[in-house]
Amino acid sequence: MKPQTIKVACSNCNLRELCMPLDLNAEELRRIDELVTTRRKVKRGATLFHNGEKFNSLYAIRTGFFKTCVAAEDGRDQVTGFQMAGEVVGLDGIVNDHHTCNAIALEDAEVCVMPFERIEELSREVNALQRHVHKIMSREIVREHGVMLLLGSMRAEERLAAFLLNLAQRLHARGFSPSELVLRMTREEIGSYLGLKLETVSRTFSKFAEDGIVEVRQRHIRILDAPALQHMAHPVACH
Amino acid sequence: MKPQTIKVACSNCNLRELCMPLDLNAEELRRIDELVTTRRKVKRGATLFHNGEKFNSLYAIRTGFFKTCVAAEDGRDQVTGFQMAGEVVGLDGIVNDHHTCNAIALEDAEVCVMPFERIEELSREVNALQRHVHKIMSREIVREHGVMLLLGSMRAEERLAAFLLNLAQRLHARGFSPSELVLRMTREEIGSYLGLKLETVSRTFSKFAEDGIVEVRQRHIRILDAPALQHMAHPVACH
DNA sequence: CGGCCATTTGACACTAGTCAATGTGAGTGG
DNA sequence: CCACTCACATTGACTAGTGTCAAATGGCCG
Repeated sequence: MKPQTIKVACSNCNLRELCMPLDLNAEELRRIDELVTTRRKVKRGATLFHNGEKFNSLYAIRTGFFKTCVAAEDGRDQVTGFQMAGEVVGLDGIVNDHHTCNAIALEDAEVCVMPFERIEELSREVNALQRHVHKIMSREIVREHGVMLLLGSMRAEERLAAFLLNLAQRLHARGFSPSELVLRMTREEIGSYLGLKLETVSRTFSKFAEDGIVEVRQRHIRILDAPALQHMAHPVACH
Repeated sequence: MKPQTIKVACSNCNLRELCMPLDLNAEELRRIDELVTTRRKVKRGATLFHNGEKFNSLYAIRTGFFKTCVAAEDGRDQVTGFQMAGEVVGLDGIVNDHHTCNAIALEDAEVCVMPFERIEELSREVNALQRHVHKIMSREIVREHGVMLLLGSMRAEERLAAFLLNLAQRLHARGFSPSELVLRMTREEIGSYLGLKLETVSRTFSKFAEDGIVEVRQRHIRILDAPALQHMAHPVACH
């Protein structure tokens, strides 16, 4: 067992290909290592940052699972995303120097803290980092376009199918089974993300199970018929 | 009348405070002027860029009005935003070097073409520009969070009220009346943006009119009771 | 002036929401 | 180790809000 004192650096982090640019030379790699000033553990249920908090850093998720949510004045809130290892949260804070959403750990988690000042400084000198930062933000914009499409024009079954496929695909990219997953969030949180009530989420799961498309045991999901799920998510794909 | 040959530069563009950073010295201003290589006119109904097209530039809108929309495989499409003078479109293209949505002019328009390579180059040297680019992208992310809240948890009346208030506020910031506006988009486009069918949009307009909250004459809208609209958009604000 | 597209309005259908009761597991403390 | 508790999940019955389909109206452009 490795001694605890080894500082895990980006340069030898096994998530590097997920959260950092790939085409770096040795010198650039060394400098990237300086991006992460500290790491921070976040207990399940605790907030990484919250609405109104001063923005200082972006956070790269090392382990664990987060949700981000925005709140309306009247108390309703909307989950805007679920984030897992290798993904970056905190981008919402840049524009007004204050965060506009809450990031809450859905399981014990650890994040790399990257002061934004330092990111900007370094990305002036390392072109690959500059490009990378731009891509991360653009990717988030494109992801949100997809969510808007989902919320604006899909029905409950389609939404849940798309959600499961997306989750499975991201987990698969991280080395997990492409067909078996454990949900880290409640039905209510899924519903909030998908613009549905928790009862509807539950019913839709049950329907998928009846149809033999997925197996549902609480939060343990096994995708039995991925093509059928695909088809649910994009219903009228045939012409 | 000024001669046509005068090249309008960012440095003396009346939209500067909308689309460019403010705190620039003379030298930086001169360099920013080099960002815009050309201007491009887009006729009403024409596309500025479309899904799948190679990404090269961001576009700052000088005049006119655009919609951006993403398309699902099955033909459905979702309007992801309406953009007006001083706003920037094209950010979706950065992540994959190809655009993932269509930008279509809703009235004759003119845009400033800003090659992204040049933006990146210059923002390495002009800190204010770097910061500005980051803010523009972050602002778009935050805007989309708001749309997700709207699509995920608001009812038809609330959505339309929020939409009208947002449009009015943006137009007001551009020197137009805060209470009188001309919609540049159809009911169907509004519906697509708000996740509603065009009939629902129409009915909701009619209801607002009956209630004396707005006056609706085709696409001419006059807001008669802004507080009431505010209240519609944030229904349970009282405790 | 005519044709066309956008809009409005009505009647009805259906999806998802609401409210309520019941079931299930994970974790806790006796 | 077991019973208890609590949060989460499931299911049913009913309802409200939008969608769907269809018809009529109104403006605008050629």
